[in-house]
Amino acid sequence: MREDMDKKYEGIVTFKIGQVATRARVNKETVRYYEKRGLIPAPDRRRSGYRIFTQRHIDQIKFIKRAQELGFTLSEIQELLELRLGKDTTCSEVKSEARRKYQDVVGKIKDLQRIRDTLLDLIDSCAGEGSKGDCPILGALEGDTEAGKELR
Amino acid sequence: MREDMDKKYEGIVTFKIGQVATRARVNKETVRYYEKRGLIPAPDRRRSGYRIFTQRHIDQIKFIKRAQELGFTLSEIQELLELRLGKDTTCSEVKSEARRKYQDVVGKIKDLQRIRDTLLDLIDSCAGEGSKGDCPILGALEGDTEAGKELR
DNA sequence: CTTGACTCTGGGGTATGGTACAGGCCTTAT
DNA sequence: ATAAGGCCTGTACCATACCCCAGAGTCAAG
Repeated sequence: MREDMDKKYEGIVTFKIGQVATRARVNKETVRYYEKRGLIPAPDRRRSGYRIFTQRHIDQIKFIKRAQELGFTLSEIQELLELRLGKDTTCSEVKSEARRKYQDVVGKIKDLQRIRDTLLDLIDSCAGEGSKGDCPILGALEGDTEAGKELR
Repeated sequence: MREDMDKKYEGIVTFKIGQVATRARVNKETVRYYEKRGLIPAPDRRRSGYRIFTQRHIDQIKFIKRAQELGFTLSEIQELLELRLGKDTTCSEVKSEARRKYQDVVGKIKDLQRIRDTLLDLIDSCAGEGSKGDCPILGALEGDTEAGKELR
C-alpha cells in the first residue's frame, strides 16, 4: 500500500518518533514539544498522521540538548538555529545577530576557563591522601586560600 | 541596646538582606530561597529575627549566579560548594569529584569553542554568498565533540 | 486477521528556579 | 513618639521545560 510520501522518502532512512527519542536520548514528548516550539522542522506525515523523521532531526535534537548543557535556553537555541540567510533576511541582519551571539559565547568561554583553572589549582594542590580535615581542596572552598578566591 | 550577636560581629561589616540583594544583584526572595536550599550558610539572626549577612554571603551568591549562567544547575553548584560538608568524605573522594567537574568544564569549553568558531565563520562568510538555506550552526557539535562521544 | 506494541491529540501535572503578596514586627530618623 | 520603610514567615503564583495519561487509531509479526 503506497503512502503519499513514498516517492519523497524512497531510498532514505526514516524514523518514527520512538526511534528518534531513543537515538537522541530524549523522551518522545520532548520531540513533540520541540516540534511545537519550532526547534526542529515539522516532520512530514504519513496518511495515518505518523511523523516521518530523518537523521537530520536526530542530530538537531542532540545539538539542542548539548546547547542546553552549555547554558543556552531553548529560546536562545532557537535563535542560534535560525542564524541563516533566508529569503527575507538580509546579510547584515544575520551578521549583526551572529556577532552578538559570538560575544555571548566568548564571555561564556572566559567564565568557564576561570572555573577550570581554579579547579585545576585545587586538584594540583591536593595529594589525594589523608583525611578530609587535611584536604587542601576543602580548605580552598572554605575561602582560606588563593585558589579558593575564584570560587567565592 | 545590645544584641546577642554584638560580640561576634563587632568590628566586622555586616549586611541586612536588602543590602545583600542589591550588592549581589538578586532579589531578596532569591537570597532567602538560597538559604532554604542550603546554597548559602544560614546567617545568624538578631533577636528581632533579622538575618546577619557578611561579605562572604554576597560573594557566594555572585558565584552561584555566574555558575548558573554557565549551565550548572543549583544542585550541581551545591555539590561544588558543599564538598566540605560531607562528614565521611575523604580527601581522595573530594579530589576525584573535583576532577570530574574539571573534565565537565573542559568539555563545555571545547563545545563552546566550536560554536564560537562556527559563528565566526558565519560572520566572515557573510560578505560572500549565503549558506544555501541550511542551518550553519548545526554542524558545530558534530564529529569529535564532547556531545558526540556518548555515541561511540 | 488478530494482537500487542506503537502512534496520534489534547489536557493536565511536575520540577526547577524563582517572584509576589499579606499581615505583622522592627528600626530609625525626625 | 510616630511614621516610613525594611524585615519576618507563609502561602501562592509564575515561566520554562518537560512528562504522563486517556482514548482512539495504526502497524506488522505470526
